[in-house]
Amino acid sequence: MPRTGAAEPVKAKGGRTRQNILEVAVDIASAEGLEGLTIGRLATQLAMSKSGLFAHFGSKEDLQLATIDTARSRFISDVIRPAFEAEIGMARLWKLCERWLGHVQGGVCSGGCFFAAAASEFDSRPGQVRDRIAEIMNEWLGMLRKAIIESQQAGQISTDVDPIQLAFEFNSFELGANWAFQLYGDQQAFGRAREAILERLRRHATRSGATLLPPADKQRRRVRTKR
Amino acid sequence: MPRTGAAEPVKAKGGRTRQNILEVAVDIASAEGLEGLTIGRLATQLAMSKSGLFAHFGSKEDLQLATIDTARSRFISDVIRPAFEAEIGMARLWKLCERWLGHVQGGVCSGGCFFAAAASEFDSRPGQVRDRIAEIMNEWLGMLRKAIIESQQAGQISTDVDPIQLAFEFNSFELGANWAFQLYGDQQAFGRAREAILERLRRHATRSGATLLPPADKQRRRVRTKR
DNA sequence: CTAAAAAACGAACGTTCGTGCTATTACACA
DNA sequence: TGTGTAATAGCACGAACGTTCGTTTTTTAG
Repeated sequence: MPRTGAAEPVKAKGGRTRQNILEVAVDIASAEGLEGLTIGRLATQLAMSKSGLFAHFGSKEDLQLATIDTARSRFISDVIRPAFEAEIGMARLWKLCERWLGHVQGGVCSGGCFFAAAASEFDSRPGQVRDRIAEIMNEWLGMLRKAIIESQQAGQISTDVDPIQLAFEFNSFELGANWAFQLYGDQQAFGRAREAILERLRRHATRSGATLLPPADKQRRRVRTKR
Repeated sequence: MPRTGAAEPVKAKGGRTRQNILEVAVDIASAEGLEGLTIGRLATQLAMSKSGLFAHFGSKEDLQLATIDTARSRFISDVIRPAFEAEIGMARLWKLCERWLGHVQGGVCSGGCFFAAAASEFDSRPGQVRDRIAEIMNEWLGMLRKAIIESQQAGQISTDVDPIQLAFEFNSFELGANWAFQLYGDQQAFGRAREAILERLRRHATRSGATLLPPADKQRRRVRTKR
């Protein structure tokens, strides 16, 4: 009878298996959605039995929550951490946006931005899952806002700018690029988002802030303007 | 007890029923997604039998496609048609964006923008449903682009502007507002999107174009929209 | 008023879902 | 090496899914 009541499977082999499961779960969920992430499907893909897999999680909701947090870790190490290697202020702000776009474009998750997909799947479905997703996306928005404010404090962005408004716009461009890429495979959308963000940053940058942005390459999708 | 209503020899009764079903289907689907739109659930809500309802559609996919087209009709009469009452050019362009935001904010569909939700649900699920959604969203994007180009031809927007880029940005703001509203109930997001769009229109407007835009009220933080 | 046609029904099918049991295997430590 | 426990498998369940089928009710037409 393996009926030890208060057990916390921490270190042993099960921990590794659990992590394996979750890595695959993130991929499936980002493509098929968190509800389409089926225990049977996950088990098949991992060559495990449903019940053997299920034992690692008390319920489907637990599996979903664990999957979300795994996706969050991936996002942190793929976007946040590299951006934080850049210096505080404009450089970091720009790198945050750039890494986000690269994160989606690079196809780390086959279904585009995990959280954008999960958010729209659960936005009208109350519960822990929805709350966690909202929390994480709020972390991200907050990080954008903070980076904007820090850029202002460093004298690199005009203080006339409302950080909340600017963060909203940047986040929108990122959602828009993700949307166009997912629905149409439109790679150019990332370029458009990048351009939109950069244009915005340049417009509000102080002289010292502007030097931290990549040089403006004028040859964008120009429609044959004779010069 | 089906009442025959007025002496209007419109359609066979089945046609009316079908339309009834689809109206409810749009509501459910916009909240629960097109896959969450379950035949049993739909039947329950309509006090019909599953099989009786199902007979109106050959398959679930047919039901989904019909639901999509019903949502499209709703969108056309709620957004497109009113915008086309405005004069061609800047006025119409602005009204298109404004009506879109109002359409979502007004909660015509309880789940926010039907197509934004459907797109992210089906974007990695090939088939007729996905194709139809992509087609409709492309109609919308094309309409935005066309309105921008017409504004340029009317001399109301600078011809330096790339219509594709601007349409991408406007669409992104709309997606961003929808996202914030759905996930956080953030009503202010619509104001932010409105402001972002207007700011761009003003920046690129010619003198004659600027007169067609609403006056800039500087107190943007104010909400106080008692209707 | 009646008979054909259309619409709606009820029950059942085969799947798949999440989730419990119980039995079996693999591994850590003696 | 033996043993206890953690990890996994096998099996079964009830519910919900889309779908089919034969029947009954309602609407329409002559």
